[in-house]
Amino acid sequence: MNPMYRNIYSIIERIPFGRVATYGQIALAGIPGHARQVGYALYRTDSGCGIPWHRVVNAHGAISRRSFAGDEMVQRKRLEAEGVVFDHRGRVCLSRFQWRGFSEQTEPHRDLV
DNA sequence: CCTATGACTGGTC
DNA sequence: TGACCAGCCATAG
Repeated sequence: MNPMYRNIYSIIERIPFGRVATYGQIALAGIPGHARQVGYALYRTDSGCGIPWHRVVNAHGAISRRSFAGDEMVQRKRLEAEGVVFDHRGRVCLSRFQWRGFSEQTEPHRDLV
């Protein structure tokens, strides 16, 4: 596995249970400007690799389209199992669930719900 | 080496 | 709010 992928995966592994992060956010934390590579790196993984890939969503809070449509449901189910709520349009409420611990010292607590 | 491809993003309209 | 567009750049073939 090449260094860039490992870097991306290590960052994704820092996303805590019940929170999500966007591709661009992950890119900023490791390889600025490479949001697409984050998606590409995840594309090269499999669901059993131990990486919390399901906690990564796009900038709209939605689950991005991918080759096998069924995977989108798998991701949504995994997130819901962690307490993440989707709105009627199938998007995560980023203001509540987005992880911001990459850049901030203080870990924001999940308010209300 | 060159081209196509992508689980993306931010700005514009 | 949503659709469209143009950058983005490492991989794979």
